[in-house]
Amino acid sequence: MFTLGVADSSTPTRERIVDEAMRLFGEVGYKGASVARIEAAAGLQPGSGGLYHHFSSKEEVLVVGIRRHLDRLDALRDIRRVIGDLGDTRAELKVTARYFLAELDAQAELLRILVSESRSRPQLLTEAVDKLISSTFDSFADWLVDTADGLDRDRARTVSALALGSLLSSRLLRNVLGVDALAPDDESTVEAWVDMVCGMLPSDEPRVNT
Amino acid sequence: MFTLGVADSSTPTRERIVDEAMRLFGEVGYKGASVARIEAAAGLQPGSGGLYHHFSSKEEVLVVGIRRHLDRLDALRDIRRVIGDLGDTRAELKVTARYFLAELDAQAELLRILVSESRSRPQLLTEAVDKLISSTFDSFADWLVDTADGLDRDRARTVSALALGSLLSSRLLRNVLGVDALAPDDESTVEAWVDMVCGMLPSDEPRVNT
Amino acid sequence: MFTLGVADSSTPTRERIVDEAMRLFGEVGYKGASVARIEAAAGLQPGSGGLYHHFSSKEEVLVVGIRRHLDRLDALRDIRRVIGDLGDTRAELKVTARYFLAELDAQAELLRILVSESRSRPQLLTEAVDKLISSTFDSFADWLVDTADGLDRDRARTVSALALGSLLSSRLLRNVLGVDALAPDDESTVEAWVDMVCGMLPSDEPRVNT
Amino acid sequence: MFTLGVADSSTPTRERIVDEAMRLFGEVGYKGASVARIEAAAGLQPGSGGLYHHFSSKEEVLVVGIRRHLDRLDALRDIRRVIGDLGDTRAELKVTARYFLAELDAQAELLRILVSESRSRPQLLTEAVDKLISSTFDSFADWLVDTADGLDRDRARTVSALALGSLLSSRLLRNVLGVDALAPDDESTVEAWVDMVCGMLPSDEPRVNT
DNA sequence: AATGAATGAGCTTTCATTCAT
DNA sequence: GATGAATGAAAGCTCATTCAT
Repeated sequence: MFTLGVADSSTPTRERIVDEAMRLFGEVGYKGASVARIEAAAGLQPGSGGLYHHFSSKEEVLVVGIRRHLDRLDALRDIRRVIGDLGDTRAELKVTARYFLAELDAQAELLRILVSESRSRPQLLTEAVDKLISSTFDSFADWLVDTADGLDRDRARTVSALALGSLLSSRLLRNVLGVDALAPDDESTVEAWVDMVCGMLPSDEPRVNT
Repeated sequence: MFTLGVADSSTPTRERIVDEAMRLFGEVGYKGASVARIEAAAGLQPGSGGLYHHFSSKEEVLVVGIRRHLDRLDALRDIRRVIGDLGDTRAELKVTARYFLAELDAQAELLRILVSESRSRPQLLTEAVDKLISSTFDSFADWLVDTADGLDRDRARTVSALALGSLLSSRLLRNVLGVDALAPDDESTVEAWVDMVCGMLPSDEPRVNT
Repeated sequence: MFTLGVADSSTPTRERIVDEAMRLFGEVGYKGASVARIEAAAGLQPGSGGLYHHFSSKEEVLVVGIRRHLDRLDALRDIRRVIGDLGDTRAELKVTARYFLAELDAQAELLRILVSESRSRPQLLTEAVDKLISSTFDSFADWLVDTADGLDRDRARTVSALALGSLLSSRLLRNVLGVDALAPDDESTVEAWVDMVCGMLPSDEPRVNT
Repeated sequence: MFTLGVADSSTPTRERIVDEAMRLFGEVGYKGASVARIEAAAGLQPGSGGLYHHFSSKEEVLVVGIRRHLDRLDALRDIRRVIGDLGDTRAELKVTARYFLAELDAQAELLRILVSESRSRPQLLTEAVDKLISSTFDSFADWLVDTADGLDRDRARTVSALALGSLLSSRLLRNVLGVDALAPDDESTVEAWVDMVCGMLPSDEPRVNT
């Protein structure tokens, strides 16, 4: 019989299950995605329990799926590697903003799942949030301390939280809540954001508001 | 027989049902809060269907609960009334920040519900998000245009989204995702935020970063 | 407050309950007519249990309603009183047919209920069927024996069952199953029926088929 | 574990469900036959929802069951094929009567269900009644027109309705209402019925009543 | 007499999971 | 590895009935 599902039957079943499950978890929530529906999306017979040949429970699929997302996020943990050293603060900030937004977009599915399931599965969140959020905020705070003379650690953390938070919220609103068009386009947002962060640095250079 | 529920039995049952339901929806999500559990929390016999003497469906409880929250939010729609005219931009911003954070805290429950149920009940969100988010962002953008000479409307919307977004994300992280302590305390955050916003205004006055 | 229900509020509540209940039982069946719906139809607050001030249970309403219908049927028990003695067999049969059809129409509601609930409440049927059906059939058989010389009792019972049965089925089909227009109009049916019954009598006129 | 249900566990579950469901629908009505009870009768664990692996709803079981009954009735649609051509009117009528009674007995279960559910599910009845009743009546009327010279179509329909109706009502009373023994035995009934129908035909032999 | 509120039992349906094949 | 069938538990909801007011 032919596999009529959307899933590519060349990838191993286990992978297809995780992929489709995570997609469904993002779309309709963990509770809303029944095992039968996941099976159907993965090209298995719905309700046949085929999922249990690959995972011991529905929850395990979620855990494996989240872990897989997180593995791809390890690079983000040290945002400084991304920023690099361009010798120009504004250029470095621009790269940072674009990269952070791109990452949030790439992880939109994960974000949706984390947000939906945060309350019912708090233990799942610890590692995820740490990799996705906390460490990024810390890392950016470190960069701030190094870049801006005289910025103390606490102030840097506050600035980091406000700065990255403003980008995060734009993506949470758009990708999670579905609220659109609160700001014009990404490039304007990045420009304004760079201005904003520069304005918070106790810089010695003359600042320009555009 | 004694009423063993946590709810205050002096308030009418209908109110207790909405209160407890909204609390549970925020804690464990709409699907996670079974009618039986809501009834128990409201001091009714769980599973007896007592909820249906006051509401025609579980969904109606959610709708009524959300509407009740929204009714209290009407004042927030025009944030400018709150800002008032203190004659001092920094002071006005400080008030704005504190008020916005306080509102987000007061509506933490609503936020949690909106975020959890956004995908399964998009129609419910339209009004809510508009009152809670969009109109506030717009209103603040208006204030920016009026306050800062030479700030064009698009730029003002971008600044508004970034500025309020940074406050919003701090509350989403704390009240919805449960991520704590990314920034020290509220007062430092407000201070830094005021600096930040001032830094984005094409001001004529000399600005001071503290 | 005004009573908006269809029921005439001048008749005593108890009567209104029986009336509306029987109407609903006929329309949607015993199980389909909830106590709340009966109350609403009777001008009481639905779900308030007002019915129980007049009846000890929903079933009692049915019993009382059926009994009330049956009381009106006592006259039918001796169909011979209706037929009377017109001195003309054909005329007497015509009256019989018209009367029987009219009675079945008048008791359409009762018929519907009896048919719907016959299996779940067999004890209720005994008296009803006896009054409505059996005794009528017997009574007509008696008339046949008296009217037609040489008709033995068994044959008379068979003829009665066939003759009245054909009228009964036309009403069951129309009033209970809702099947319409299997025969043109009532008067043609009556005519044909009189012919039919006359043809079955061992009349003094030459009859052909035995 | 042993299968304790009454149903033969060698027939497929789906068949057993339909069989037992139709039996129960006939006995206690559609509403009276709970899914759990049907499951138990079909040898499944009551309340486990096993029925839903074979049907999407309780209603679907009814529809499938009725359709199955109807499929067996297609032959009856043209009663003339059954009557055939025996060259003898009385003989042909005898066959007709016996066949019609036998069919009504075979479909007693279906009759009970149709009668009980006629009001709540009128759409279900259309096809059923047409196959079981209307077409049979029409078909017999056709035969009457062909057999009896000078019988016009309207009169034939009336006679058909009266004649078959008298047989139908005997079975409705016995198989649906449970009223017994209004007529002695089937053979006497058939004899009398043949007499009756012959008496209504404008035969070439001298007939008296028109 | 009437009502608002409550309740226990039952309803149809969903679903995660198991297991023999 | 995959499937069809089965199951226990729980879901949202309905309803006949009771009772204090």
